[in-house]
Amino acid sequence: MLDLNFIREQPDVLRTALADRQMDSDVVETLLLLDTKRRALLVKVESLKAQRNTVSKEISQTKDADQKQEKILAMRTVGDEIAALDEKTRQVDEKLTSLLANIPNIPDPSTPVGKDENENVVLRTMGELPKFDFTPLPHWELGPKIGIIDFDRGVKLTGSRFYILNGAGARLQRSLIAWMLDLHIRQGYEERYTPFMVKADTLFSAGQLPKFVDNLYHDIEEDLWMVPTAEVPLTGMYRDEVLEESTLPQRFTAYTPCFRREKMSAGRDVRGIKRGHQFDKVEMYIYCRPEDSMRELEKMLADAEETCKLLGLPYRVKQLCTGDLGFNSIITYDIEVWAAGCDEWLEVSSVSNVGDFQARRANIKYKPAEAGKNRLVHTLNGSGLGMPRTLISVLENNQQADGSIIVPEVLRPWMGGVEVIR
RNA sequence: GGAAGGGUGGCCGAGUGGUUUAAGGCGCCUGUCUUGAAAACAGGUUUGGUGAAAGCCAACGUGGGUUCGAAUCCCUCCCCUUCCGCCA
Repeated sequence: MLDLNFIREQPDVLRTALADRQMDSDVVETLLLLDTKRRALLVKVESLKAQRNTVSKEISQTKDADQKQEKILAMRTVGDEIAALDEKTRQVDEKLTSLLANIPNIPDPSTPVGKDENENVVLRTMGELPKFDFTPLPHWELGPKIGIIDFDRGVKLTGSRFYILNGAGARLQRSLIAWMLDLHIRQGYEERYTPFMVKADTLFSAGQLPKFVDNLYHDIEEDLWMVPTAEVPLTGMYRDEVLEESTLPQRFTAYTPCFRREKMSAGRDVRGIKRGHQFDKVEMYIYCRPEDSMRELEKMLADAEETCKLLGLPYRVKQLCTGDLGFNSIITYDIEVWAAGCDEWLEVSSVSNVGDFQARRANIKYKPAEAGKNRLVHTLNGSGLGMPRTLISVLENNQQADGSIIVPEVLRPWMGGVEVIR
């Protein structure tokens, strides 16, 4: 959420931001109008309340019964006025808040302006693409061939976009998760195991609600929501808290499954395990001071890149343009790994600085070491990495002519020493 | 799922309709004193909104209600503790 004071003082910055994001900026006018209206109402109702408080005190001290009655009657009228104005203010407030809740963050000046994903900028490409003396299979052929992916029974259990990993396939994914968590711990993150179901408030804090309600699974009976990413509980964790400056930055890593309805992506990536309604992810998350967030962003990106490097996966880093930038984000880097069988680059990580956007929604502040007002923290999130796609890349890039798969060296301790999956 | 008790400032804790604009204590900050520290004493010590400012308004788990006036009375929901039941 953006600061209303900021919008009031610099509406043009927001107008430009919305235009850069290929969005309509008319909403700014409505916002400013409602803001003016709200403040006028507040001035009026608060002076009435002040009057009521004063007279109420007088009433308690008035001995004369007639005078007392007179004042009570007068305040009854004032009370009605207050109730009416309070209701009006509440309505304006509600409109204002719901508009504000749907306004995206302002892109950082370093984010390139662009219309859509085609104008994202490739910053660097790292590693050699693997060479084969046979045609490498895509994982949806390779997996069933050696019996580690079972699409048919996944569909039988739940429906389309669900699958079962068998034996070494399941173990390989679990190894990836365990290895990544341990790697991030070495990189300075602390592990968290969080709930996979959260309240609506928690999703609002992370910027998922109200805008992305269509992408979420919701248990109506208990009013609990399945997390679409660990970023959600990792943001909500500190909701309404004030942190000590000396404890910042705080860096966390967490494994969670992620649940997404993918309604907006119906028909995309339907082959294989690239886009499921349920997938596993290891997440990185940082709370820091505003002045440190860009430096932390570079660290997080480097940590995600190291994950690819150690697995031996060729990857490239893209900076998202304004037209493709996520709702919460001011600057985002995507990491894509090469998948030799699919013959394409797969997004496995998205590393973002969201500034104080989530902190304002979640009300997360820190107390400056030097005296002064509490300030909003900055938060950053990044995948480190997203699971099925990392698994795809490992499987496809390391396949041999007979379909067997060479296990990356770093994973072997978690694979019980297995070097080749057959 | 059932029963009982509870939820007040950074923490402990008083408060059952009007000098409570939340007592008192602890902690913390500043000052005095001191070579320094401790102790003592004095002052300060939540957040948000609004206003040029003085100030004003709001918040005692949540949301409603009653009243001239609610931490206090009524209703709703949430959470915590203890006991019972069930359970990986």
